[in-house]
Amino acid sequence: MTAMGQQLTPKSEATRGRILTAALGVFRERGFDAATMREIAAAAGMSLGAAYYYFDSKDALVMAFYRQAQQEMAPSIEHILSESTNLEQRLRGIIGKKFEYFSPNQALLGALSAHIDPKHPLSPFSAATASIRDQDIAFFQRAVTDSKVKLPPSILSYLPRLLWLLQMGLMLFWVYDRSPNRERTALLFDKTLSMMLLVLKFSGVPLLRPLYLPAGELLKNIYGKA
Amino acid sequence: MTAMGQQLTPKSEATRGRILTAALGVFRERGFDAATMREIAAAAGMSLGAAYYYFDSKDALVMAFYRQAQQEMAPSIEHILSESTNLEQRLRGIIGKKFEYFSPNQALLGALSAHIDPKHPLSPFSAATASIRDQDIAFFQRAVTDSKVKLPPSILSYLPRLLWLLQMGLMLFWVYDRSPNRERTALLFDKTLSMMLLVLKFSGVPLLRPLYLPAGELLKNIYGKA
DNA sequence: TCTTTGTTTTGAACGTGTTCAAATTCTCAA
DNA sequence: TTGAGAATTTGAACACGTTCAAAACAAAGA
Repeated sequence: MTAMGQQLTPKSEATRGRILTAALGVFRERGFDAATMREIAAAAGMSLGAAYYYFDSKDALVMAFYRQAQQEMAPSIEHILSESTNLEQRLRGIIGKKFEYFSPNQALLGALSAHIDPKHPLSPFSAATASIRDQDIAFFQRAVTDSKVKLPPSILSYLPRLLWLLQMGLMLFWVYDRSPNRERTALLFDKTLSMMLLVLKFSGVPLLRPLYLPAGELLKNIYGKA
Repeated sequence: MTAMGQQLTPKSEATRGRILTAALGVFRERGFDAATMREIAAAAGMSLGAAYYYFDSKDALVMAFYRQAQQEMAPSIEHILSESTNLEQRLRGIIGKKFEYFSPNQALLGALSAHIDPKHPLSPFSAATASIRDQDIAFFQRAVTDSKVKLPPSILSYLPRLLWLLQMGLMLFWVYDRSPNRERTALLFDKTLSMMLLVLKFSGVPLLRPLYLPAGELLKNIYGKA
């Protein structure tokens, strides 16, 4: 009757933590797919069923990791936001932090990025990940708000979501980047960000009006009115 | 020892076709995930093992469908290319054709689009789908070649691949579009294409030089020198 | 202490995709 | 026609994620 069904007593919370830790270890060593629930349960020193008492599914373990990651990174991101109001520095800081944090857990992030289907729980676009996603977008919202970006209002309101999308694209590239020291991701990160900021600068140029007017409509179509 | 291990005799080819047809039927009725190999084998009037004699895996059935789709659409696309040298008309024709063809098979295309991991066979970016992908990109190559697009050479060589990417994005949106009559996809299709062509028009403007120079480098980084 | 009620733990069982050795059917040269 | 070799077909078996009824344990009121 558990798996987040009621209050966590200290003891049950500890057991839950034990399983999660064991799972992350097994995932790191053998990858998400190769790791079996029986293996994880054994590593945590308990039976298969017990693991399922605390986590509804194998995917739920990854979700727990994702949630934990979000929690643990929050203070660092707060700090980055407080250090500068410059949009570029903020974005480089926030996204760089993600890379740093997830570095030892590439395999796990792979499991999260493998699915694009919004109906799959582990998809970054799923309902199951919505709260994490919203929280993350809120950081980009704040990164934008009190920085001095000029942008047509029809686009400005979507900027945080677009930045989040850019971040996800970069992390996707990063997950599958096999270049030495992941230098290709570093280059991609650097160049896309500069280009993006350049585009924002250009957004006032009247010549480009016929471009960002339909862009606004496009975004409204994809994301809805808000 | 089969599943494409040697020559197909007419009989074995027929059996293979029978299984594929049965599979597509079951997929359409129950969706890819809910459909079981036992069900498919039964629908084809044979045992489980026989199905695996002709298809290495459940995924292989989707691959076969994908390959067949590519084959069956080729003449139509040839025809579209021969009808006009106008890039916009060609692109609308080609991509529109895809939508038309896949319309009754949304579930199957969903199985193809669900994975982004290039290591997953069914990913549009996997090695397993490479030949289909290349063939498809070749169509965009031809759509571009003898149309009068002016573009910096550092970007032009990547244009077919970018157009293919745009197509995949549109199809992804389409697969998960639940709006009545998929009108949101229609709108997205229309607007992104016009905007894209507008961007191509603008690419000669000197003001935008600082934008498409790094863009070229970016593409080289992502795709390699060629 | 004993009983009752709720929580945690167990391992067997299910349905899945996939593999495989064995049984069957087919082909075609002698 | 026959028999050896190959192609096809079969269904049992495997490992997996997941479910579940029952067993073990804990808490706490009588």
